[in-house]
Amino acid sequence: MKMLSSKQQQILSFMRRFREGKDYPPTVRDILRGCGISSTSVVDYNLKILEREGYIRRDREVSRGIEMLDKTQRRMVRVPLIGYIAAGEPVPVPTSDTWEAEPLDTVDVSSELVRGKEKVYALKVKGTSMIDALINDGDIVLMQQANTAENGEMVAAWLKKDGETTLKKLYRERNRIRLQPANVQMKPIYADPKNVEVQGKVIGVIRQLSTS
Amino acid sequence: MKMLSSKQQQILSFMRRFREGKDYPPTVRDILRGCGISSTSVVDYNLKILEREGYIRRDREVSRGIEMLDKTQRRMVRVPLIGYIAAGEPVPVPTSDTWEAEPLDTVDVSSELVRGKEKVYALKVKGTSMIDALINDGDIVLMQQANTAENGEMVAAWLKKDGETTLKKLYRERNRIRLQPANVQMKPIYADPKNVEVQGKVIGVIRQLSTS
DNA sequence: GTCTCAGTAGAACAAGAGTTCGAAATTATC
DNA sequence: GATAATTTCGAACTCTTGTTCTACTGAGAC
Repeated sequence: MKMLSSKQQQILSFMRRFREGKDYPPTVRDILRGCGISSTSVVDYNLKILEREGYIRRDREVSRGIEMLDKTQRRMVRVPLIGYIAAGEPVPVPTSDTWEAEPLDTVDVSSELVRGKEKVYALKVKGTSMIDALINDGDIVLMQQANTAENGEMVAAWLKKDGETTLKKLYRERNRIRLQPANVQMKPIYADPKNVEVQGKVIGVIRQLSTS
Repeated sequence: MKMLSSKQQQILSFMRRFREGKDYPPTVRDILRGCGISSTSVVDYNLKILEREGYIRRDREVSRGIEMLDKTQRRMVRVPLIGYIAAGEPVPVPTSDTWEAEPLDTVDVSSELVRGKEKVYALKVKGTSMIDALINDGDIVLMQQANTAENGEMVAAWLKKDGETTLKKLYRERNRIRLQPANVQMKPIYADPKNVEVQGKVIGVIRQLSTS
C-alpha cells in the first residue's frame, strides 16, 4: 500500500466534499474542475491508482460510477417501530405487511447493531417493569422475529398463566425453562415449557437520556 | 397532493432497491429497464410528476441527478470511542486531539440520538458496576463533554474520596449533591459537592445482545 | 360521435461522460 | 548527465444519458 500523492488526496477530499451536498458521486469532469486539473486523463490516471490501492471502487463505463470505500458512509438500517412493550400484555408481533407497507414510525440503527439479521423490528418500552432486564421506561428494544430461541438468547417471553411479558435469557433444562434476568444480582425464575411462549429475540437496546 | 399511480410507486420502489446495491442513483434508462417501461419519455413524464409532488428532486441536465427526498435524512453521526468506563477509575476525558485526529475506534449512531450535540464521545462499559444505572457490561455509553450539569441530568461522576466512578442523575440540594440511580427501586446517595467531579453527561446507551 | 385528458411510444438530438492514445513534461534513480 | 519511471497534456472517439417532439392509445365527459 503506497503513499497517496497530494493530488490523489485532493481528489479523495473533493469527492467527500462533493457528497456532502449532492446525492450522487462526481463525474470525472467534476473532479477535474473541482481540483483544478486540466485533463480528464489525469483524473482517470489517478482514479485508477485510487482503485488499485483500495480507496474507491469503480463501475466501468458507468457515469458517476465511483464508490468511496473508506469511512465516508457505513450503512444505516431503517427498522419499523411497531408498538409498545409492557409487562401486562403480549408484545406486538410483526405481521407480513410490517415488512411491506410503510410503517407508522421507524428507528434508524447502525448496521452493526442489526448485523444483517432478517425481520428486525423495534418496540418502545412502557413502564419500568423491565428493570430487572436493565431496561427502562422509554427505551427502544430491537427485536428479531422468532418463535423459538437457542439457549442463552435473550427473548421476550409471554408467561401465559401469569399473563405477563418478560425479557430474560432463556435456558432449557430437563423439564423446565430457566429464565435468567440480565441483572446478575437477581435470581432466575423457572417455568413450565408449556407456560412459556417466545415472542421474539432481543438483539439490542437503545436508550436516549432526556435532557430535562 | 395527489395519489401516486402504481407506475410512480413502482419507480420509487425501484429507486430504493437500486440504492441498496449501488452508491449512485439510477439513470432514466436504468428505471426504464428496472420497471419494464418501454420509453424514456414515460419515465421522464412520471419523474416530473414525482418531482412536482415532492417525492424527489432532480438536477436538470445532470446524469443520475435524482435525489430521493424521503430517505435523505437518514444521516448518521460518527462518534469516537475513546476508552472504557469502569467503577474503579475516572472515565477517559476527551482531549483536543480527540476531535481532530483519526480516532482508534468509532461508533456509528443515528443523528436522532445525538440531537446535534457537540463534543459527543463514546465509552465502553467494563464490568457490572453500573447495574444500578441500568447499564451492563459491554454496553456503549454515549457521553457529552462537560464539567458541570443541570439538575436532573445523568452524569458520570467521580467521587474523589471513594475513588469511584458512578453514573447517576445529579441534583443540587442546599449544601449537598443528591445522586439518584436510574433504577427507581434504588435509593439515592448524597455527597459533598467538593467530593463530586462531573466528568461528562450521559446522553445515551446502546446495548448489543450477543448471540452467544 | 368528438373532444378532452392522462398516459404511452418511438425516434432523434445534443450535451454529458468514460475511455484511449501518443507524446510531452516532470521527477526519481543510478 | 543519462535513463527510467511517473505524471501530465490534449485531443479524439464512442457510448451514455437527459431532453424534446410528434404521434398514438384509451377512457371518460358532453
